[in-house]
Amino acid sequence: MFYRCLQMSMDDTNALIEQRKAKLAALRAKGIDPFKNKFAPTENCAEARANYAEGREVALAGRITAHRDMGKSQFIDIKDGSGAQGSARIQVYAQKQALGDEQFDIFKHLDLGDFVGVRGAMFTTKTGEISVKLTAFVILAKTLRPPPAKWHGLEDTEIRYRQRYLDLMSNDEVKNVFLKRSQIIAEIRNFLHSRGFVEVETPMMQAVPGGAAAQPFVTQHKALGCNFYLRIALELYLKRMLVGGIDRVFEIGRIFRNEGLSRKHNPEFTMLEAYQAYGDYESMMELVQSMICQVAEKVLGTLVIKHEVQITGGKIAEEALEANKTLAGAVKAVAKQHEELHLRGVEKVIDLTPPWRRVKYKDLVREVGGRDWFDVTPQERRRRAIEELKLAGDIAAGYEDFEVTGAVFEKLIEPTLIQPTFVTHLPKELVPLAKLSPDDPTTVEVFECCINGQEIAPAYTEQNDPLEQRERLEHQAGGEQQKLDEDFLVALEHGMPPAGGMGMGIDRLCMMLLGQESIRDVILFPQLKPK
RNA sequence: GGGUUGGUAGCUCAGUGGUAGAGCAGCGGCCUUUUAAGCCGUUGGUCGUGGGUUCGAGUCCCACCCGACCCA
Repeated sequence: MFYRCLQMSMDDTNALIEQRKAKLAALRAKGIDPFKNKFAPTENCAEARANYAEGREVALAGRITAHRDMGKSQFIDIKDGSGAQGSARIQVYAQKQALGDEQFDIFKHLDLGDFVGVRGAMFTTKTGEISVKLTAFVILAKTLRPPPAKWHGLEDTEIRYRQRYLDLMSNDEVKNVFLKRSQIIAEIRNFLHSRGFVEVETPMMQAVPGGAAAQPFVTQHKALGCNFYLRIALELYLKRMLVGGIDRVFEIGRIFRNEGLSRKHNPEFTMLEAYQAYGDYESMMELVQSMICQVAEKVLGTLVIKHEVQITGGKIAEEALEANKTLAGAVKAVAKQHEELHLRGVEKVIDLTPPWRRVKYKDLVREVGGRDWFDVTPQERRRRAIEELKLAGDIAAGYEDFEVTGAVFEKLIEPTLIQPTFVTHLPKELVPLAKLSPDDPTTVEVFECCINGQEIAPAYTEQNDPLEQRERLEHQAGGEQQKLDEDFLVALEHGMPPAGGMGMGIDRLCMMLLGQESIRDVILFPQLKPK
């Protein structure tokens, strides 16, 4: 038999690859093209299973995922991307008698990973497995490299991220996360379209990156001879749409922030922003809640989401617990909740059933920092945060008063907001693009929707007073005049209707909905250091 | 950037200063309804990279590369 040639010397770097190349050459030597242009299946594997009928002739195509050699009978499993779960397999049964010696010999030497097209009649084996009794087959694509392990799947995280195709090929649950992600985004579009929102596309390369406080990436334009920044937010261009008369507008797109990488941060990530003329932060609250609930129901079929918590948390829980010695019982509750959630193996359940809790930022801070937190001097607040709340490492010397309070919120409160919570009325210093609250002019009409201990969606009653806006942006820019988006301010001077606006980190939403604890597990190709 | 931890066969992993291993995959053989098929035989290694200690290093030390987790 021609496969004897495989026993030639295998002194190359990788014998497995050389063996497969030799098989490929052997096939070609027999006049077989192992890379077909086309094969027309009668149906996919899921359809074949669903429409099973004894003796029905089918033509199916897929990748070989298993091979069981019984001598004069051979079994392979082929798998394709069909069905609700995004993959379906079916067993193919080959008999020497039916195929003839030569075809049978070729079939026997197919490799795991090869793509084949098969024809035959459906039947059920003794053990009840739906199968195809092979009458003919063609090799559609030969693989030169062995696929990852049969039942362990691929576990090496680095290979999983760098060669995601291997991860998708061998881990169905990973594939499912990305199929679901696609459905989530599609459903968000559905929801917004049904409410009359128009999807637009605005520049990714901007001369002045605005709309958020973040470090941008820089790139060069040769012909224009100038630098552009990759956008850090969608906001300022979408508001120009409001000025132009698109009253309900949204964009879903990549934004880029030149910051560190972590379990929760990827330098490029996907953001949704939506603006609604004649709305305010309260209409955005309704929008966010309805949208997330509709997406969860359509994509997951439930409003209750379970997370298997794999990580052990440390510092925050410990320190909050320690702080409890000197602070009120409220802190104890916060710390305890946090500690419990971070025990290894604990299941975390997120219940999205509306209405979601609404609570003012200051009230939350008082729970942790003390009832009189906002009545004491800034010096006392700083002292408490550092000494009693043990936030020394999180509060830089130059922090302004509102940043000290911000650290308390970010480090001690936000991580405990597992159930959906609208945190409203943030200090005005934190949000320069929102309108002041008439009730408490030290705060603005905004909310941060926190779920799963992360900020998922901020929203504001948008600032539309051009003079007020200019002043706040100038203050934020801290004298760096060239960083002001003049054209945006001019647009506001042409008049922007009162509006509610919201943003939502799609990656974090996917983490929350799909039970993933790392952003790298909801981004197909997370940023890694080049090798 | 710091701490912890990992990198050994294609994959999943063991190896705790003394001859580099197992299971699966691969290759050869037996077996015509198997399914983590089974049985027999067998190939396969720059132990992340580079130094050092030692008679001897996958193992100990140093530096570096690439991940993971925590922190900044």
